[in-house]
Amino acid sequence: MSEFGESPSPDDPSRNGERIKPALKEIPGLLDAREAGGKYSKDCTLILTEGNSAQTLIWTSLDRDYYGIFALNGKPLNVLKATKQTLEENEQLSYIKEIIGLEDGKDYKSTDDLRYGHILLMTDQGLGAMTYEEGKEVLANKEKLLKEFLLLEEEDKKVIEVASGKKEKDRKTWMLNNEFDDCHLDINAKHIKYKDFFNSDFRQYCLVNCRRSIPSIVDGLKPAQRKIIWCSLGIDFTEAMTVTALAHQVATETAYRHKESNLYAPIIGFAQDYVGSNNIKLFQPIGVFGTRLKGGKDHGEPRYLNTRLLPIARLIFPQDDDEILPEYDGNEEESVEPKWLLPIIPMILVNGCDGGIGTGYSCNIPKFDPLQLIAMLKKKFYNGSYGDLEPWYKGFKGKIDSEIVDDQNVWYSHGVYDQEDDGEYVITELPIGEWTENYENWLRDKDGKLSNNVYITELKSLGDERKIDIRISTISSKRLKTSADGDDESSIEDMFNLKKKLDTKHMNLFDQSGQITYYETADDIFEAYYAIRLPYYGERKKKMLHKLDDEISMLSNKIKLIELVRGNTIDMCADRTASEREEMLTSHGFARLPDFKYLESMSGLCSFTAEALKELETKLKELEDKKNTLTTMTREKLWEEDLDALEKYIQNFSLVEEMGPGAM
DNA sequence: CCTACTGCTAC
DNA sequence: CGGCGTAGCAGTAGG
DNA sequence: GGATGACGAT
DNA sequence: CGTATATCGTCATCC
Repeated sequence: MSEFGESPSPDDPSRNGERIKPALKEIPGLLDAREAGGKYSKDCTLILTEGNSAQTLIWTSLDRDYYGIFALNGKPLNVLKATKQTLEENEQLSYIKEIIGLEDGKDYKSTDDLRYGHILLMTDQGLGAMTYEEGKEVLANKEKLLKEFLLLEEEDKKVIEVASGKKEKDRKTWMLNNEFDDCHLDINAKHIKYKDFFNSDFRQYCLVNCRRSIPSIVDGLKPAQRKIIWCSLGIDFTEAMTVTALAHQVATETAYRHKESNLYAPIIGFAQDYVGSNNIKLFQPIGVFGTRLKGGKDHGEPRYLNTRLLPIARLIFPQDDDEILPEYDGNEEESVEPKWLLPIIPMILVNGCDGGIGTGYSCNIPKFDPLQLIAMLKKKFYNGSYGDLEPWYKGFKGKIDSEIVDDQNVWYSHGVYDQEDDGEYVITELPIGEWTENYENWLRDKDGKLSNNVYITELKSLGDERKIDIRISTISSKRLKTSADGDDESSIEDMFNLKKKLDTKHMNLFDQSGQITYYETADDIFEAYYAIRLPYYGERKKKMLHKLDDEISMLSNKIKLIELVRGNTIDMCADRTASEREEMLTSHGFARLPDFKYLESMSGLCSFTAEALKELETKLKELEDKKNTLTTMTREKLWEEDLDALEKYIQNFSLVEEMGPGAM
């Protein structure tokens, strides 16, 4: 504490004026201004900081007679959407109310009766990362940085309602209205109108929030997920590593600007394989990665979990495409992930997306069978017809079907139940997204009463973390229909809550041009993906042909040189100046690639054996064959080869992969 | 003199 | 943002 | 009918 | 070894 020198202790009473309200020691984390609640309340400013480190920092350099500091923890409540109860229960807000002495139900005309006359929000994200010296420097200039928000006008209120109130529909159009794209706050302006702030910075924030929460149609990934995959594609995973270590590496190598612990969950998510998680898991789970008991929330601590990218990832994201991946916009200096990866199947349909919650838009997409997707792609290559996509979940034992509700196609997943001879019900599968523990708790919470006339007499849970096995004995006040009555299947299903809708009404994705786009059906997504992906096979082909051409050219020039040297047509060993030698090589028609270094650096030019030359000629022939084959190949054919490899892998090696690459 | 406790560090 | 328990170590207060 | 919780990146 | 707060959109479920 000595470095804070003469600063009097916060509760030093010596300078207190007459108090309106006593000092508030009981509020944790509050550093109260000495004059707050006293004669000079009006001149007091309460500074609200983001997090405690910022608080500690500015505490050292403020006049604490007139400045109080209170650290806000976490994100603030949106009071436009909160219910009365939520509002009242919000700790932060009640503390702030108490600190400034605001009383419920009182009509204030001025700030005279308050403990503080001003509130200052200190929102610079970097404050916590500064040294004390830097912090003092910033605070010394705080008047320059200070912005004052003007009083609310009608127009302001409207914009605020649209931007953060309960008007999601309006918010969608407001967000995508590019009239506002050029809106910027004047850095030097002292005063800010709320509407200007919302139309510029806040609208940008909304777009950013969508960008991080809504996947791309191209690779089905959100930025944090893409960073994880991209970075991992470059890691040699002969040894598995802990989730914490991987998160750290991803964060540093792809310039992830947030807490790296935020990466734990998506890494763990990639490695989960319980029913309802991944149709294709991309990472190997070594340790407790979570089960369907708790929908994966029962995973262990990231520092105890080990993982590695699975080989299937390279079949989905082939190495051959690495060079044609588009660069991330506007990041020349820093190493970051590409704009998107190019999976050979529409990964957004394989592993789906749930809980992609942005601002204005959200994204939910069910999962589909990779083998069906592969089959559809192949049919499409040859203009064959293919059926519609049907949701599919790996390992799911129940049925998935659709009904027409209000003219719209709605998909449902159904659990599985059976009735034994003695009348006992046996549940062996739950609908997609229903977790075992939740479900069993729900049953228990029924407190014996299942429906108006059915009562549970016994409830046994015999399953484990993979298997569902719930046995329920019942009695009913009415005679329940027997199977002879042609019993009403759906009512038993309803009674046990074994039917759940798959959300297909919010399939919003970023398209190739970066626009949030709504897709009505999974088949629309499939078609859109196809249209984007196919041209990239053309790109790949072009790139590969170029590389082959280069290799062929280099090799044939080398061979020619050897032949000329051996035939004594030219003498590479003779005493010549650099320009004389260059002239000689040029006159014999050698290609510059881009200069002659590749020829000059050839070792043993004069002592080449016939065998060695033969070897080079064979290699040249191979390259030329390869080129000829590639030249005749269509984009579809190239793609098909990738698909064949993946298909074979899924069919034959999935089991091996379950055991990890070590088992291969 | 022995015990119990404190403050610190590390896991 | 926080906690628990365990342990080792040195110093110290108290019976 | 209104409140609440779940989803996941932050 | 863990805990808490919150946003954001949408739906199902609860009281």
